[in-house]
Amino acid sequence: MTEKRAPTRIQKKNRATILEAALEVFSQHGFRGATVDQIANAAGLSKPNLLYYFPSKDAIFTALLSGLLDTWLAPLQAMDPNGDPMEEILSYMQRKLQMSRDFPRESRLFANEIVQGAPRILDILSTDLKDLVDEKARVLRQWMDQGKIAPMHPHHLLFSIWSLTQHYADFDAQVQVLMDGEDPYEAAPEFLETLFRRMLTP
Amino acid sequence: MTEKRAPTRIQKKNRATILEAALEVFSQHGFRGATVDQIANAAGLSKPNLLYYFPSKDAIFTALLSGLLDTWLAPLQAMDPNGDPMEEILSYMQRKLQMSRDFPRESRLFANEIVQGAPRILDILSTDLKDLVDEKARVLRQWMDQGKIAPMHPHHLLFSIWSLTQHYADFDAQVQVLMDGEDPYEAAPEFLETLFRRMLTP
DNA sequence: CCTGAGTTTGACCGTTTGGTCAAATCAACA
DNA sequence: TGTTGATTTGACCAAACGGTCAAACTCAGG
Repeated sequence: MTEKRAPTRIQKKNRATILEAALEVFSQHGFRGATVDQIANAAGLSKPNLLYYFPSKDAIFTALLSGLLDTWLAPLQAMDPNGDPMEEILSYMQRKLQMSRDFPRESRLFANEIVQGAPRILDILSTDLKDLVDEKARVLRQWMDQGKIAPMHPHHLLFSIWSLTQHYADFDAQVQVLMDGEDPYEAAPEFLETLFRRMLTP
Repeated sequence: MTEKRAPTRIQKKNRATILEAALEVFSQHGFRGATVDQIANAAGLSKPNLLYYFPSKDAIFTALLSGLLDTWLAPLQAMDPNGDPMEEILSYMQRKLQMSRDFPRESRLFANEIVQGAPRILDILSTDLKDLVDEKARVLRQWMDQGKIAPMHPHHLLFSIWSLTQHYADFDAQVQVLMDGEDPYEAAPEFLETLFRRMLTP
């Protein structure tokens, strides 16, 4: 029997602080580009102290990812097969857009990893995400067969939602420069609403 | 006067080999994640030999980027203000899609850098790219004012073209997993053609 | 106040990294 | 063929890296 001690008050606080710092650093520099010292500094801890709470850099990254996965997949999970097709898709898209606005670091964390071939999360993608996507792709196909939305490749439809919304978080540096600092999220909701409404109308 | 010697046959060949290897490695791991040794190996050279042709890792990266910039911006450059608006935008989009298919490493190279805040290319983005984008945004706005295409935010229109096309290259790892290895470029051209035609029709 | 578990740290280790250098080798041309 | 500049390399260096460890410190419960 492996002994599991209940986490103390300090453990709870420090683990949370470390994961917050890790999100900040990993999302900005990627796994390889981030250093344990950077994370420790961002968390206000010494390196050995940080490694007292997580055994390795890998462990921090893994803990961070698995803690984020549910939150990250929640919007797609929430797409209701029994709801109104057009409204379900549009509100899924708007939720994704809001996540780009409110959680850009989480978006960049995944972006960084996937652009580099997803070496550390390929198994998660090909199990959890794949199952969810296949399930929702079937729902989309049904809606198309019923003539509720225009027929198209379901996977490409999902990709288009992801790319259009996450672009504002993942490529924020470029967006900021090209828009003279104007807030992209001012026009984006209406722009994407119109785009998808036109795209999905049968 | 700084003496500039004409590059020898060997210099030409090795510089090209190194830049090709650098593209392979940088696009896969990002600047920080790539090592000089990796690039040297990929180029079939020893590390000191590689550093005989480029003074530093930074110099390789810079040379690679500046050599790629023109190619990368060419499709947008080619969008003709005097052409038919709908066809110009659609063929620009298709060219971008083909570049994702044919030059995914170049796409990921830029993606990696921008996701991490574009620390090494922010000046290029805010000068060369910004000027080009502003110019083409004016063209798009004219077309909208003339009623040739539906009115919308020009910058967001450009972002949508970029994100939708580059997604297939930048997030290829994810796309491959979710499509069971089915070639995404089979359906993508028609999918995006339809999408943008609906989106742009006045 | 005492005690023991929980927490923190400075010093340290082996490896990897970007980069240097003198010496060796090669290639071209007179 | 000899000579000179171009090319290549093994050995090396300092800094940065992920991680370890024993010792010191802190804190809650008795």
